[in-house]
Formats: sequence, structure tokens, C-alpha cells
Amino acid sequence: MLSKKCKYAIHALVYLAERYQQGPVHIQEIADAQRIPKKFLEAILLELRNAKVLHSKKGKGGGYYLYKKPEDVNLIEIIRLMDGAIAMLPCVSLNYYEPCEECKDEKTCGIRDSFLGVRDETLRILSESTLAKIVKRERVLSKK
Amino acid sequence: MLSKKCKYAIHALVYLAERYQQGPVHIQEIADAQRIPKKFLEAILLELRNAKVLHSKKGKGGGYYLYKKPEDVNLIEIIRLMDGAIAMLPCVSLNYYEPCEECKDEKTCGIRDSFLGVRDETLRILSESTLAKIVKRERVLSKK
DNA sequence: AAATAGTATACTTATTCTATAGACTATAAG
DNA sequence: CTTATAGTCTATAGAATAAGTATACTATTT
Repeated sequence: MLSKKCKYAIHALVYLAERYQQGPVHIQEIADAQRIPKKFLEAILLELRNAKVLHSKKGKGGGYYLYKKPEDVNLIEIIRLMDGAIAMLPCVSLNYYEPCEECKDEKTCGIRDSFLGVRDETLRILSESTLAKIVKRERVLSKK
Repeated sequence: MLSKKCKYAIHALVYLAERYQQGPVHIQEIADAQRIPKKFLEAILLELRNAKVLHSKKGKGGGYYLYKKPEDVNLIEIIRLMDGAIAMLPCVSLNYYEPCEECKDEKTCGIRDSFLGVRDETLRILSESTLAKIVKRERVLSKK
């Protein structure tokens, strides 16, 4: 399961993607709209800013705004930033690889293969899921 | 990531699957072979026994043994028993469904779809991964 | 009867998650 | 140039969960 932090991040980013290129959005507005504790949201947006996904503008009329294009931010990137590894086992993780303590020999491990498959499919689906696609999908769904 | 408990369970079950229909295996033997703390393993095997995956025999010469056939136990079942939901969001979980607190309206949520896809693929791959297949795979791999 | 081995409950410890507090810094506007 | 606004940063507190341990009990086999 994704952490709350990660879910908050996704919702905040979708919110900002809906307002892409419409100027900075005040953090309090995002917190209110998405019902996210403001201080918690601050920490999240700060991380996203350090990862160059967002930019911020200080002072009156300031706030956060999407730096990358909505079609260039996908769910994989967000999840990795917030929750870390995507894989269900450390030994099949691309970015957070670690040998399994439990395994004697990775090469003859019959368990790995299944989880490699899961990781590949997860990666495929979630990297195709960009903020642009999510916003588009919401617009289509809400018009029905 | 899977919990240690879940990884231990998988390894213990694979160990028992390798010894299917060869009589009960003493818990200490499994603990030693897989380097699992014995007391922790007891709790795990007990749960698997209550779920009718394993049976046990008490007294001298007793131990645990696979009750279901190795081809009828898959990774999905084990993970569900040990860690709960497979899905990354509660609102796309089959067995542990809960509405998302974060969402206003599930029907117009653009995020859900992606995670539905991930869940389906994960389910497909892991339900095909039976203990029998894992054991077979290990035998093939170790002969190379 | 004695040894073996599984069953059950309770508890500890460590870690992570979620959330909050408060002081600080930069910017815009008057 | 002052004041209000709004983001930045560090620290920390409380709750929940995970991982492992201790102890007592019950059932079975020989």
C-alpha cells in the first residue's frame, strides 16, 4: 500500500497539473482543496521541489507550481520519491537493489522470477501514467 | 515491499513443498535451514495452519507438512494471508476494499485506473506462481 | 511416565508513519 | 524601508506497525 504521504503528493500534483501555467498556487489552497494537513503538505512539496518537479515563489502572491510539464511527470517518479522502491522484494528493485538476506543464491532462487515480472509490469503501467493523462481522464469522466 | 514475515512464510512453504509427502518436518529444521527465528516461524506456521495450507502432527516425530498440493498454493494466497491487500490503493483492492479518504468521487478519479491495471497484472502473475512452479524452477536453475 | 513438539498469550523493542511546532528567510507591495 | 505574506528548515512528538522474545500450556508418541 502507498503511504499517506505518497497519496497526498499525487493528489497535490494532480491539483497543480490542472492549474499548469496559471501562476503559483498557495499551499493553503492545496491543503484545503485536498484536505491535507498543511504542515505535512509543506514537507511533501519541499521534497518535490528539491527533486525539481515543482518550483516555488516566495512572498505575497507566491506559492507552488509545476516545473516539469504534466506529460513528463509520471506516477513511478512520484512513488519513488515518496515511498522508495516499487518492487516487492529488494533483490528485484532497479533503484533500491539489495541482495535478499533470505536467499542463499540469487541465481537459483525460484521466487525472484515472479516478482521480476510484477515489477516490470508495474513499471510499465505506472510510467505511462503521467499527470497529463490523469487530468485528461478526470475531465472525461466528470463530463459523463 | 513484502514484510519479513511474508518472505519467511514463502521460504518456509517452498522448503515444505520440496519435501511434499515425505512426512512432517520439524519446525527447528525449517528455522535452521532458512535462518528464521524459531519463535517467529512458529507464529507464521500457525497462521498458515489455521488457513488450511499446512497441517501439523504433534509429539515425537511430529512437525509441519503441506496440506494443500504444491500446485494449489500460489504467492497471492500467501501474501494475502501474511501482509493483507495486494493493491497499492485501498479503493482498488478486491479483498480489502475501502473507499479512498483522499478522493471526493471514485467514479471521476483519474488516478484509480492506473492502479487497477497494476493490481490486475500483479494478481495475474502471482496467482500463476505456485509452489510447484517455484520448486521446479529452482531445480532447473540449480542444475545449470 | 517422560520426552517431544505444537499452541497460545502477552510482552518488549525498534522502526516507520503521520503530524505538528516554531524559528527563520526571502519577496512583494505600499 | 517597513510590514505582511509565504516558503524553508530543523526538531520532535505520538501512534501504529513490525519483528522478535518469554513463558506457560496442551497434546501425542514411544
